[in-house]
Amino acid sequence: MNFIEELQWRGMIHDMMPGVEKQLAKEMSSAYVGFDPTADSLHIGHLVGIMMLKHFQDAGHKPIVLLGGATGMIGDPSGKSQERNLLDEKTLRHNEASIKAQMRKFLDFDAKTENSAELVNNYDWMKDFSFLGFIRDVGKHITVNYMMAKDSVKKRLSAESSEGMSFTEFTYQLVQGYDFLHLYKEKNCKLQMGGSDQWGNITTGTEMIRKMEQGEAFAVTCPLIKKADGTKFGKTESGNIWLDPKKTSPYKFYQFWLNASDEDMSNFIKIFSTKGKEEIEALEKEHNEAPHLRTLQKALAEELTVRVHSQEALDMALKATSILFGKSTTEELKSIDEDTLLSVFEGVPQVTISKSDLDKTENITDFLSELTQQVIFPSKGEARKMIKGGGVSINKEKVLDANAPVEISLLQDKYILVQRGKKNYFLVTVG
RNA sequence: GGGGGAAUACCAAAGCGGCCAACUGGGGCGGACUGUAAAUCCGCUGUCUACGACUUCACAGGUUCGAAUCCUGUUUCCCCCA
Repeated sequence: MNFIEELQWRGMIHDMMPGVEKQLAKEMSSAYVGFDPTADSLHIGHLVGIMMLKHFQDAGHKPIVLLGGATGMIGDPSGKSQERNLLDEKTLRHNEASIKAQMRKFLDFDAKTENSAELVNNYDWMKDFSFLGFIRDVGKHITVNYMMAKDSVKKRLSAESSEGMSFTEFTYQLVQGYDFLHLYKEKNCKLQMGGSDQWGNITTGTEMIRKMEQGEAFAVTCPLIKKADGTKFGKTESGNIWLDPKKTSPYKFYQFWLNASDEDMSNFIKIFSTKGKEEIEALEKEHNEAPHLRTLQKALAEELTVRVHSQEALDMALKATSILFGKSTTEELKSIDEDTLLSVFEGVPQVTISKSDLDKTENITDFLSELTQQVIFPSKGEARKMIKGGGVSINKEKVLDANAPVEISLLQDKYILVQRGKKNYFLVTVG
């Protein structure tokens, strides 16, 4: 199966220029995908582009990661994004290093072969470009008529958009197009890939290469990911799902994939998994026979957690999952070590109380409200009400009587795990 | 400018002068079930130092042993006629 066939069955091709397959068959080729280095971490929205490069490298070609240090400052009108902030160079380099480290999980940058992956930053060749130089050498070759014909531009100029479009944004496609030209000249890169919204920007690049170098270059775009329920992919209530464990814990990362809906899953598995066709089809079959087991979700969640984080991180996530959602017991809770406990409940509201206060406390209700500084319940009334409704558990054991005395065995000699409802956890530290 | 009507909890919407902390529906929060889903079913939903106490029905007064309910004024909103 060649690269294009591979992407095709995975549903990752939205559009491509004629002749791509011929080019790829002819020689080892280079292709690039652009990423914004606006943060020091990638998020899962970037994963599609990365996977394209991954498959490209697996097919024996050379993937190039282009960081838009320069273009990111301008703002792509395709996404009707706001004007961007200028990143200072120090931040840019920091982000670049972090992103490269994450890219390493997917792409091989150290291969001894000629198709080793490479990372470039367009800031490096754009920063010294003078305005005069740019409009003379680049702007001369592309007509405004051509630029205005792009959908992304038309939309901004039409009555629908109230904001108008700055000249800066208008020139975006030239700058991005120039990247392609630059890579074509410097690295013999003949293919740019990206989301389908990038089509217009990519073709500006191929146009430049045709006019200025009389060369031939190609574009391949993949469909933008759509979720079955219409909501945006990659976001949760708490924001983006980042690849950086400091921004999104491996546990949350794992949970994100595990929670994907069945309808989305048949697309996701093909896009985000490196598993082959047969294996995926077998998994799908298994999944359809017993949908409640969510075979696909588990398979993908595990694969990606290990790839992006590590096997240890996955083990931790699985353990956390079983504690939070499984029918785990007090015994199980006691069995895990302090580090695991703390990382599982990282981000959960915490309260510290003193041992003597705990001993003085008359009943459970007081403990849940006053003693814990109203963090768990704002008043005794609420605590009582919730206990009556069977909604409070301490160390995984349901509290039945609101007036019961406080007799709690501490986890690791200093923690108490309180659950309000099914999903709200509180960690009380007795110090 | 003249006439009529309305105002109740997060929203909607009931409420013979005592049985009203106020029917019901939605939402929210819990519970059971389940696949950490959907559907379904059940409970809670003014506050609290809780078998009781306190503060509520636009606002301010009044009638009454007793007012969300009757009266007066104020404010806001809606409708109709100019």
